[in-house]
Parts: sequence; structure tokens; C-alpha cells
Amino acid sequence: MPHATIRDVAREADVSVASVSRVLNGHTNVRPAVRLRVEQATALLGYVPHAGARNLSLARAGAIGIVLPDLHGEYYSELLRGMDREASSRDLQLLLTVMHDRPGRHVTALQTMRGRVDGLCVMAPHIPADELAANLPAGVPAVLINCTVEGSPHLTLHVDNVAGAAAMTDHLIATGRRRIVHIAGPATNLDAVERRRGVEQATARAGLSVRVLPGDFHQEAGIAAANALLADLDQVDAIFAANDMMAVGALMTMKRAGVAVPDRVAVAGFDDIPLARLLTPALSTVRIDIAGMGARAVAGLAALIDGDSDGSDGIQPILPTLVVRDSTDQPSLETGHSKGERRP
Amino acid sequence: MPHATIRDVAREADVSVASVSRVLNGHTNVRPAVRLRVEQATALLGYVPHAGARNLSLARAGAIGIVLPDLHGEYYSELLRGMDREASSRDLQLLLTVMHDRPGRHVTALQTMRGRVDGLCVMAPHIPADELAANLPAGVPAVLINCTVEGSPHLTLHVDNVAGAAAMTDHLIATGRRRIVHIAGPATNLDAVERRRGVEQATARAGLSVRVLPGDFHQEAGIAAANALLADLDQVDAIFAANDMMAVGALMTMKRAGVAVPDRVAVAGFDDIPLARLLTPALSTVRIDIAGMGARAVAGLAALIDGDSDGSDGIQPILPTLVVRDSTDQPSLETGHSKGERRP
DNA sequence: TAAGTTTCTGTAACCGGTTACAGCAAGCCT
DNA sequence: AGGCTTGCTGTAACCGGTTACAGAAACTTA
Repeated sequence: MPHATIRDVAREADVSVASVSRVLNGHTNVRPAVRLRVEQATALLGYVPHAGARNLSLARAGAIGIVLPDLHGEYYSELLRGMDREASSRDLQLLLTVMHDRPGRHVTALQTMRGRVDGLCVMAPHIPADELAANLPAGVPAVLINCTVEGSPHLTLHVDNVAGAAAMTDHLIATGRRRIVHIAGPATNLDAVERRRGVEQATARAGLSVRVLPGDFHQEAGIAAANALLADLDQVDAIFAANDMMAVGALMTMKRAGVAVPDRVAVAGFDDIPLARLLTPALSTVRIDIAGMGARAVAGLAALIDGDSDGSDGIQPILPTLVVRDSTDQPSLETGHSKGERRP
Repeated sequence: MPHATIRDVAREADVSVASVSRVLNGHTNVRPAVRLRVEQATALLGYVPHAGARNLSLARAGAIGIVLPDLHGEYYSELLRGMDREASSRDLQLLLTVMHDRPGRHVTALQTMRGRVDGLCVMAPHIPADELAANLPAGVPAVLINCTVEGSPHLTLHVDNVAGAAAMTDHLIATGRRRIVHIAGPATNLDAVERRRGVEQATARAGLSVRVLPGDFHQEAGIAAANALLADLDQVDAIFAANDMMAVGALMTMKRAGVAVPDRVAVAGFDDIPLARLLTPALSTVRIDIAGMGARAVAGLAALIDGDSDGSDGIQPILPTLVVRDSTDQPSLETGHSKGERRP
């Protein structure tokens, strides 16, 4: 005996399915006696409504699809936390799909969501804008996170990576660094590209040039870059990695090689993963309120679904915060500059 | 014009819905000419099948529900990573629900899954076993992670916390520690209780006693405990926290207070979060293959769903690994014991 | 008491797919 | 040619809910 249906309950309570449905959904136009019989039958049979069937007839899934790139680390758990917070307060469920890099899977990931969700939150900094645009289902409300689909009809949240990276670069320059090296992220990743642009703009404004080493957002890339730099330390007095994990790799490598951080070389990252503040020296970085971003995305999507907004709000910027810690302290002069957080 | 249905496609291609369905599902008994017409109509209308409707008639949701406690940190992203890996290889989607601690929500969390998923992965170390048992839907295959429902008909994965904690304790004792302090987790949390038991058993076997301080798995609790210990440092030569985050708090507090780690006091944790290895000194801990556990849970659930197994496998143990790093190095004698990983 | 309301209840259609079954045409056999 | 397969196609029922609409019952009102 698999599971009771609403018709089983109706039979048991000796009423029609309509009455059962009405009782279950809290409609008021039901005689108390009927209501009672239905409630007893429901309890007796241990009946739980079949959400899928309900969704079909209501044309409302009660769930939203979350599409993320291959996930790693605290960044994602924070994002999901923020999304969940917002979603559960609205009685929405989260259908999670990871967009693996296997080619052709992008389409699948988006299409299997059709008829399962009321809307989509897509985060895909690694997918070319046009490919994404082509595959986003037309009728479904969607919020994009960090993927610019230019002129898209979708609400888009976008971290101001350029401003964040520039703020950190300005800070490095202001504290006397002149030979800044940037460890970049993947060239195909939008975040990475923008962060690099921020560094380049800020150094250019200060009349400096910046050396850029390749990276892929993983710790090992930071280690490799730092090792390359050890060959000629005179060429560098600051390392700014495109994310914290690479900064961690660079920081550890420098420490192991006996290079004083921050006195000899400053090290900075981007993201402010929880680990950053626990390192020795604590890592200066650029903070993104990841959970807040996730929550905003879901809130925006919910508004879209409820029709409280069209997507015309366009691109909403997420402003990162500069977080100065020990790893980029002033080299020696010690002017006692203030440490802490500031808006870029 | 919201979305094309299978009947629209049938009309466009001038065939019956049955034929459309057959083409879409790759049945072979369709004349090539018909197949072609259907494919053209599908493309023309941009038709994507409605998964919800499909699920209803197939009585198969193509998704599994993941129920987790309030999520934080790398532990969860790793777990989800492992689950996703296994699920996406089986074309299952993950419906994520967080079991908040708001009372009464437990039921809701489990019930809203009915008719939406083919099975459940539930991780709820903080929910009393009987409450969980009462609320698990009867007909739905389920895998439990770290929550013992005694005599339950469900496949259960269970980290051998006792063995892991005992292994770490034995290691501390073997390297000369005698005054061991355990910072415990919440008394209502199964993992926490078992870890404490492991410590107590191992110390008892060695004829030692252990001092237990309260904690709640958060970093602040580790700080508080360490501060309490600073009052009388002679009473302690090792701190073993019930998880890494508390160990981090304790480690930082000791360092700040100028207490030499590991020479004066050893510090150890449990979980092996990625951060552990990056601290100075690197934190000894007990590793759980979190992603592997998630993958095993989903694989087990999939087998259950496909009927390849009944749940009678009972409780599957997950064996943690002892990871010895600098924070529990031998105090001074320096016998040059091997560092690294071993099975408990 | 009959007509007119109001309140409750039940029947049946519908959401968008799948598929058992029946029907039809073509091909093969004797 | 008649009978049998074989192969393709379409009709309609079904999955498990919701709800428009009609009908019955109860209650007013004149």
C-alpha cells in the first residue's frame, strides 16, 4: 500500500474530494462536522498531500532553482545560507543544480528545471554571456548573479569587482607599495577578469605598472606564483591575488621561504573567507557579503515571481568592502594608520 | 503565451500526443517522417517538457530531498559536493531543505518533500531520535546521516565518533600528555556526545581522568574555554575540542596569551576543515571524508529507490582518520615520531 | 407556504504529461 | 483472395491534486 490519496481520504470521511481539499487548504465554507470527519480521516490514514500533483494543478511549483558552478568552499555554503534564509521565510524550496563544466551539460541543467520551479537563480561567471542567454528558458523569471548578459531582460546582481580590486590596490599604494604583482584568476571567469581590470586601472591612475601572473583560484596557483616570485624578490613588494585561496598559498609560501610579511612583501586577497582572519598574519582582503547577496537574489526572484516587479531593475551592484588586516601593514615607518573596514 | 504543451506540439506537427511523447522519449516505433515533423515542431515552438507533469504520470520525481541542520561552513559545502557528484551522475536533482531549529518546523520540512522527491537524505544530529522517527514519511526511502533511529528500517551512515575521539586521545597520551581537557559540543548533539564518550573511554583505559568544559561547536566557545584554562595552566597540557572551530578558538587564545603550542599545551580538533592545516601551528585533528560520506549517502539512497537494496544494510560506519600535525607535537624530548595520517 | 437567499457539498473538468489498448495499413503466407 | 503478422498511430484513461459550476439544504422573508 503505497500512499493514501485525497480520494482515499474522501472515501474514509464519506465526503467528496472537494470538501477534503477545502478542509486541507483552510477554506472556511465547510461545515464543522465535515471538517472534523476529514481531519480524522486524514490523521487515520496518515495522509500527506502529494506536492507534485498540487503544483501541477496550481501551476505553481513552490520551489526555485539554484544553478551554481562547481562548488567549493565556504563561498558556496554562505551563498546557500543566505538563499535558504530568504527562501524558507517565503515557503519556497531550493532545487540545487551544479553546472559542471562538461560541455553540453549547461543546457540540460537549465532545462531539467522546467516545470519544477517557479524561477531560477543562476550564478555562472564561467559561462559565456551569449551561451547563457541562449539557454535561459524564456517564460521563467530569473535572477542572474555575476554573469552579465548584456541587455538581458533579467534582474542581475553583480559584485563590483573592479571597485573592490581598485580599493585594495589603492590601499597598497597608499601604504607605500610600488611593485605590485597580481595573481589573476581564470581568463574565462568574469569575476577574475574584472578584478584584474580593477588592479590595472588603479595602478595606471597612480602611474604604476602591474605585473600579472596567471592563476586559477586554487591555492596551488598561489603557491606556484609565489615560488616564481621568490627568484627575484626585488621585483615585488606586494602580492594581490584575485581570491583568498590563492593569497593563502602565496602567504604560506612566502612565510616558509622566510620572507617577512608584511614588512618585506604585503599579501592581499579577495572574498574574505572566514579563514582569512585566522591566518598569521591575518590576511587583508576585500569582503563580499555573500549570504546577503544570496538573500537578495532570492528576494528579487520572489518579487519577480509574485509579479511585484518586472525585471527592469536591471543590474544591481553589490559593493564589496575593503578589509585591512596585518598582511598589508605599512612596511616600517609605522604611521599608525587606522586598521579596519572601509567602503572603497 | 506562457509555454507550449505537448498538445501544442502535436497540433503543430499534425500528429497525436502519443507520437510526440514517443519521439521525445526516444522510443523506436515511430516512422522517420513523423519523428522529423515532431522534432521540427518541438524546435519551432521551443518546447521543453514540463517536468512536474512528467513526474506525476511516471510516479517518479527524479529528485531527492536533502534535509540538513542549519548550515555553516565548509562542512556543508563538502557534503553537498559529494552528494551532487553522485546525484548528477544518476540524473537526480537535489532538493535542499534546511531544518531550522524553530519548533514544529521539523515536521514541515519533511512533509513538504512528499510528492516532490523519490527519497530523502536526512542529517539531523540535533533532533531526538524518536521525534525523527515519528516524522519520517513511511513510504519514502530514506538514508539517515548521523542520527541514530534505533531499530529504524532506514539505511544509516554513522561516523564513528567514539573511535575517532579515542584515537586522538590515545595519540595525546602516547606523546606524553596527562592532563587532558575536552571542550565538548552541545549536549543534545549526537556527534558531540559520542566524541566526548570517546575521550572518556580512552582516558579511562589509560587510568587518567579528563576534565570536560562545555561548548557549542562555535569558535567563541573555544575562546571562552581557553580563557578559563589560562587561570591555572598547570592543570592542563592538552586541549582536545569536539570540533575544529572550537579548537581554532582555543589555539588562537593560547597563542595570544603567550602559551607555547604545542610545547606547553597541545591543541587538537575534530573534522579536519581545510583551515586546520593552514593554521600556525597546523592543527592536529580527526578527519572525516565529508564529501565521500555525502556521495555514499546518495548512492545508498539511489539503490534504495531503484530497489537494488532494501534498507536492511543497517548502520554503515564511516571511519575517521587521525591527522597528526604540529599542534600536538611531542613536548620536548623529540623522539622524532612520524607525523601524518593513520587509521584509528 | 412559496419564493428568494445563503451556505454548503458534489460532480466533473482541468493541469501536462505517459501509455494501454484498439484500429488501421501494409506485407507475407498459402 | 483471405487470413495473419507486423508496425505504426491515435484515443482516452490515468497520475493526484484544485476548483468552476450546479444542485441541495437550510434559512429568510413576505
